[in-house]
Formats: sequence, structure tokens, C-alpha cells
Amino acid sequence: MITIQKELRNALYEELKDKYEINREEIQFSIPPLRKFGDISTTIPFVIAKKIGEKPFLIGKQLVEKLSGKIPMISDIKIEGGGFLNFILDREKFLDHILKKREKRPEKTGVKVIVEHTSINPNKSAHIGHIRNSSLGDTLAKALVFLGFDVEVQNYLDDTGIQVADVVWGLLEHDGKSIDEILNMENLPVFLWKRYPYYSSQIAGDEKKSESRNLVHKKIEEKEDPYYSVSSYISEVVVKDHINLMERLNIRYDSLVKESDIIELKLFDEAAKLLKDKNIMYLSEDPEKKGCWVINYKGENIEKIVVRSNGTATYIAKDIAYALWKVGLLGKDFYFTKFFEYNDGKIIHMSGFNESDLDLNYGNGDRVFTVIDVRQSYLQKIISEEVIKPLGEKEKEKEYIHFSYEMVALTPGCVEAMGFELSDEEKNKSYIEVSGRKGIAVSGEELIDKLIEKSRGEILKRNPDLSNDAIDSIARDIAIGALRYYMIKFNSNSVISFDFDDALSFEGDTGPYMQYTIVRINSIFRKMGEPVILQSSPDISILGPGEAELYFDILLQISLIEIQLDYAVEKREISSIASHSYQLCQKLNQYYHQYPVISEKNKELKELRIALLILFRENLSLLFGIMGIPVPERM
RNA sequence: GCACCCGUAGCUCAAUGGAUAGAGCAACUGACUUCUAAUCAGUAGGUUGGGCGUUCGAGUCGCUCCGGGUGUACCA
Repeated sequence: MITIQKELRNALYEELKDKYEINREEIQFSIPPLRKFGDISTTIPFVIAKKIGEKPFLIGKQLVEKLSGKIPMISDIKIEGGGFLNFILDREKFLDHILKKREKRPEKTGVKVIVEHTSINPNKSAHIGHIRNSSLGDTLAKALVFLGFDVEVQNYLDDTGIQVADVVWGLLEHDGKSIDEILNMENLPVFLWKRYPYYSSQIAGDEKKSESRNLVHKKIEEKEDPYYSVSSYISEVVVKDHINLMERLNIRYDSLVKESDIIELKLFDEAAKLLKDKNIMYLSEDPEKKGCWVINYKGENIEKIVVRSNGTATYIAKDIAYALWKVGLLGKDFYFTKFFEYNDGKIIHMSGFNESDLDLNYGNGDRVFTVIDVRQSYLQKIISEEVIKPLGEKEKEKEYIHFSYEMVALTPGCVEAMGFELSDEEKNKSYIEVSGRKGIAVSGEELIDKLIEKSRGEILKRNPDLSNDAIDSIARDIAIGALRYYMIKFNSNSVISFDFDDALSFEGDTGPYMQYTIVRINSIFRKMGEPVILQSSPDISILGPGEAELYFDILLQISLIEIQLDYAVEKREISSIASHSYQLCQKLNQYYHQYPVISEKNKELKELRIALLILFRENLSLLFGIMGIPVPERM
């Protein structure tokens, strides 16, 4: 890993720490907007100036004098723009440093992090909103792994919810299907995807049917057959469908936790003890909430009901118990069984309640990221601020984080193209909310199929003589690359207004653009034979001025990757990984066009160019791995 | 009502309080006998929704107004 910024930060910190009250994180670096300013810059003089009420320029001047000649890899330091401290690289030393340190990875932190994502209701196949969730969660998890954390990926299954009861009711009561018929149905998740909106509308429009569904729900909870068996069967089949879809997108899980097990193991009773003990949960004195156990949400000064006056728990109770288990504060644990095995033997374990099952070391994270869309903010805030924070006080490292993101919506044009009628008012909206219940949603499978079809066409245009197998494999890679990139390129809190044209685009700011960059480098190496990277410090004076500028620009951008990943995790802004990767590719494509490799006669120059391509490929591949974007053989 | 989010080029979006607000798409001009044109070079396109303030410095922070979205049940 190339990290010049780390060395710079340390040098500056050593110089400043005794003199000013400053911490390491305040020393931030960026690449100046214009190259004439220098290679790397920091605004630390402004920061210090503000603290001690001095002029930034004077502080900067002092720093220049003190630091000149002291930092390896830096040949000159300038103060500009009233206080920007601009460093000029000793390029020869920088390149030498890179060549020696490129294998180094961040050290293990010893901190356990749980990332919960996906968590789709197990009653039908997945839609694009779910794919945004999983793509963000997976990229987050992989960035954390890279940064040295011990990461567990969880997927939570709400198998006792009303949504599952809806489809059980639909199949058994409304359609009158027998158990055998249900067991023999082909592709049940997709059937339910199509059928669920119908069941849902039936229930919504009819009080009797609604009552009947409620009865089914109750019977499932009481484990009464055939309702219970059918409900379990549906959950299992649908979850496997989700797992297989996500596996196609390079997204995997370690553990599945079922809501029914939280109920079965009475985990909330355990949580309730803790909460009552600390007086976090108490009997409300509000006459309207007489007999209810509540938690005071200070943010809005509201008493949130956790246990109803009739003694039953509300939905938030299960979430509280689960959250406490995740951070390891509950004092009670699930048992686990093997649920699924991937092609390469990796296993997913699923929670259970039988003592005869496995006692595995899941849960108990030092940091917990719960990836759920912004509509859950209210609940998540109560959990993190009113439950985890006060209970986790003794254990300083416990951190419960709602990783929030906005929903995926559809453009009105997209909804109409799918065959729905829209009112005039709806037509003028900028987007229409996705609803699995109403059937206004683009299914994950459908989108992937469309992407594959489109990329197949593009491949055939360019490579008419490829075998069908090769085309299949490449089309799949491109489709996945396009989708994964599309799902993380937007800011977390902007609504994606989904449009097929946009999502199916393979030009410009897209996954395939980036894949193309790396494929072309591979193509060069395929033609000239796998190259060997330079070992010793090369003579860089043979690079012309224009080439040198771009060359080191690319290396500097690469050297920011680790800081970039850290930023993405700490600020919960996964899109920054995507945009940094994209910028890198833009620079490389520029370079590729101007400076040939194979035909270059000068041996040293050729070696230098090869070195850049190797370094670029190594680092971009790393980013691809984190984003789950595959590298196609050719394009 | 209260809380949170959004408003930047025709469209979709970037910009970690920092230097001349950047990309892609669409439009227009140019580059394939060349390491793959899914690319590259260029032209055009902006009162960052309005106003006031804080700051050496504001698209970014604060206040306010306008427009849009979401959440806020003894439903899950």
C-alpha cells in the first residue's frame, strides 16, 4: 500500500505536538487543484492559526523553515494562498518507496465489527432497493476487512412478520393450495413476487379476509400446522433465493438470525431485565399510556411504548433484544446450525433455539453497523441513544451505528413503462416510491437479466468470434460490475430515482468503464508477456514533463486509497470509494492514450510505464474487490 | 405540529470548511492501417432555490423563507 500521507502526517505531528494542542487527525492532506501549487498540500496552518489567533501565513512560514529538508521524499515546501502548506515530492525517492512498500497492508486491529445488511422480508424475491442495501453493506464490510477489522456479516430474517402471514394466507386460504402443491411449486419466490401484490390488495380491501389473515398469523406464531410448516418452508426457500441472488453479486453472509428465535428464546425478557434495572424502561405515568412500559426518547421527548398495557411486546422490543445481542450486552445467546454451503465450502450458519445445536461465537461486536434505510432512523436512534449508549457505558468500545441510506425510487416514466397507470399528479412527481406490496418494483433478477442481455449485445458487436461460454461469462461480469457500481455511486442520503436507461448505460461514469480500463491493461500484458516490476530506483528524468505530471498524479491518487477507505467507513459515505476509483480510471485512460507501452523503443521508459500499469492494476483490483466488481477476461 | 433528509449545468450526479464549483449523459467539433473507440481530445452549458449571518475563506456551518421527500400508532 502506498501511503505517503501517513509519513507526512507523522513528520508534521512530531514537529507540532509539543508546541500546539493538536491531534493527529486534524492534519489533513489533499491534492492541490493546480499542479503548480505542489504535489500534496495541507491546511494545518489555518487550523493552528485559528487556535492561537495568529496569522496563518506566519505559522506556515515557521513550519516551512522547521520542516525543510527533514521529511524524506519531500524536496521542497512552499507556503501559498495565505496559508496552504504545499509539498513538492522528490519523485525518485517517492517511486522507490512505492516499489518497496507496495505489498504492505494495514495491520489487524483486533476489533470485532458486525455488519448487518440485506435483511429482506422472507416472503418474495428481492427488488432493487434491497440490492442497494446489500451492495452498500457488502462494500462497507469488505472495506472494514481491508482496514484490518475482524468482520462478521449478518442477515436478519423477519420470519414472523405479517408479510409472511400474507403469503401463507394467500396460498392456503385464498388459493386453497395443498401442502404438496406448495412443496412442488417451481420457483416459489418469483411466483410470490408476482402474486403478493394481489394477495395484499385482497386483504386490504376486505375486512373478513383481513381477519382471516390475522388468524393465520396467530397460528404461525403458535406453531400450528399446516400454517407453521408452510411459513417455515416459504422462509427457507425465499432466503435461499436471496442468498443465491446475492452470491451472483459477490455478496456473502456469515450468519443468519431469525426473529422467531428471539421470540422462542425469550431474549426480550432478558433485555427487559437490563432495561428495568437501569430504569431505562419504566411504567409510564401518562394516563393515556397507563400500564405500558416505555422508553423515553429524549431527542423528541416522547415515551415510546415497548410493552403494551396488555403485557405483549411491540415490534421495537425484538429490535432492542437483537441490538443488545449484537453488541454483546445481552448475556444470552442463540444456538446455531449449518444452513447453507457455498460452492467453495464456505458455510452460513443460522440461528436456532435448541440446546443441542452448535454454540458458535457469533455476535458480541465491538462495533455494530446496521444497514437499514433512512425510514428506520427513528427506531434506530432510540436503540442507539436510549438503549445501547447508557447500557454500553462501561465498555467504552461498544458502538452501535445505524448505517442509513435513502431509498431507491422509480421515475414516473419507468413505472409507466412497466405497465402501471399513473395519475396526472403522479406523472409530475420526480419519483415514485418502490412498493413490493403494490407490485411497483423492479425485481433484482429482472434487472440483472436485462443487464446481461444488453452487455451480450455489446460484446458480440466487438468480439463476433468468441465462444458462447466466453460471452456468457463476460456478459455476467459486466452486468454485475454495472449494477454494483450503480448501487454505490450515489451519496447515501440521496434518493436514487431509478431509470432503466441510466442503469443500463455502459459509458462514462459506470462500472463497465472502469472494467474496460483494467481489461486494456491486461490486454497489453497478454500481448507482451506478463511483466516484471522494477526493483530498484529508476531514472525518472527520461519522462517528459507532461508524462511525469500525469504519471505522478496517478501514483498520488493511488496513495490516497487507504485514507479514502478510512474516510468512507468513518463518514459512512461508501460512494466516495466509487468516485475515487472512477477518477483513477479517468486518469489512467488519459495516460493510456498518450503514452504507448509495447511500441516504446526506449527500454527504461518502457519499464517505467510498465511499472505504473502494474501498480495501477494492483490497486484498482483491490478497490474492485472491495466494491465486488469482477474483472472480465476481455470486453 | 415536531424531527430528519434533499434542492448545484437541459438531465443524472460529484465536490472531506480551502485555492479558478467538477464529471457523466444529451448537443456540437475532432481522433480508429495505432497497446481494444465500452476510449480519448475539444466547444458550449452555473446568481450552487431566495435572503441574512459566522469565518482569513461558505455549495458545505448557523438563522430564516420557498419548494420537494420521509418519519412520527398500545400495526409489524
